[in-house]
Amino acid sequence: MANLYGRPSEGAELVSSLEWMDDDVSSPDGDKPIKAQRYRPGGMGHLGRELGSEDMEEDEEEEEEEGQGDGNAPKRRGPKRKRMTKARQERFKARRVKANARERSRMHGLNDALENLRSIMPCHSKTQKLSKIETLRLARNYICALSEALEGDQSTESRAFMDTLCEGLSQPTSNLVAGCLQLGPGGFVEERPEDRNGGRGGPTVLGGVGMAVRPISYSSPGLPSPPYGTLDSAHLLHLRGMKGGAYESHSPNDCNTPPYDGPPTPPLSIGNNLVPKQSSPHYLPPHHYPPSSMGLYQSARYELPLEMPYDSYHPPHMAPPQMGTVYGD
DNA sequence: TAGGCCATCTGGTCCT
DNA sequence: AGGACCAGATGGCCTA
Repeated sequence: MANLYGRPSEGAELVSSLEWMDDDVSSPDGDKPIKAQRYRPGGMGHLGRELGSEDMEEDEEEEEEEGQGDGNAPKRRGPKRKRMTKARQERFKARRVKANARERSRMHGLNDALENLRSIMPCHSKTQKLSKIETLRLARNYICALSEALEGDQSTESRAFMDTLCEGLSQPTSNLVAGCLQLGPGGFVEERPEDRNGGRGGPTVLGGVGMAVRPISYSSPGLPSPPYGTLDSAHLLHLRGMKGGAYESHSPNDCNTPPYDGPPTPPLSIGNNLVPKQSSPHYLPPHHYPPSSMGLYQSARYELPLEMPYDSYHPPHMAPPQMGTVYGD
């Protein structure tokens, strides 16, 4: 029997229980397709064992594990298992299925919240998403950077702000952030004198991860519409009016870059065109970071069926997040 | 092929 | 008893 990938399944019993589960599970919100309906043997190895296959149903009762004498086997906690009558098996099945559905829905809720978080990050791309861990890291950095900006310690256009933002992030994510913060043909904003230490003087080591950073090079002439994620300038810090904010004022003489208002960001391709070489002080060519540091992943695999097609995607600045909105519920 | 990331299932624990 | 939360296990997909 073929699974949903068209591959031979590993066992008839397993598949029979899977099919049974798939039929049994409905989407919590009723409209989203359930990813569980892919064949996912992962973690289900015990399904046949625990929930009982058709074969098992023929056994009147499942033998309780009597012998705890095996010193190698991990001791089972909790109450002693009772004998599984058919009725108990059925109840167990039903409970397990419900619990699985709840767990799935819980995780979907968690992912939705994460997606909301992604959408208010300073760089946001629907097609090249930050991984979960990188999203959390960047969010943390974002909060720190904003806090410092609010306290007046650093300008949102400063190198220090960028450094705070990129602290502890993988190189690809740093690239993305750096790319996002470089808007328009004028490049990022001019460095302030107080920010110059460590800027042009040579590589900077970001705290925590020891990332070597290239000498600063803010201007990026001829930078096409960003191949990286979308910077939502309204997000950029929700700082339009903030003291020192990058977009606080636009006098003809200042070097502040107006908010990027270009077309939606095209899909990212980490391997090919993430960030123009040397366009960012945080840029490192891909071969400079270990494979383990990939902080981005293509969302096409899992997310695409659940998300808007790229064409219909509107960058965040076209629909700014509602401050104070409670997401997830 | 290894490693990263992911979704899902599962059993344990805690709480109501 | 049942739900929420959590962590471990498992295996799929993707990229380098």
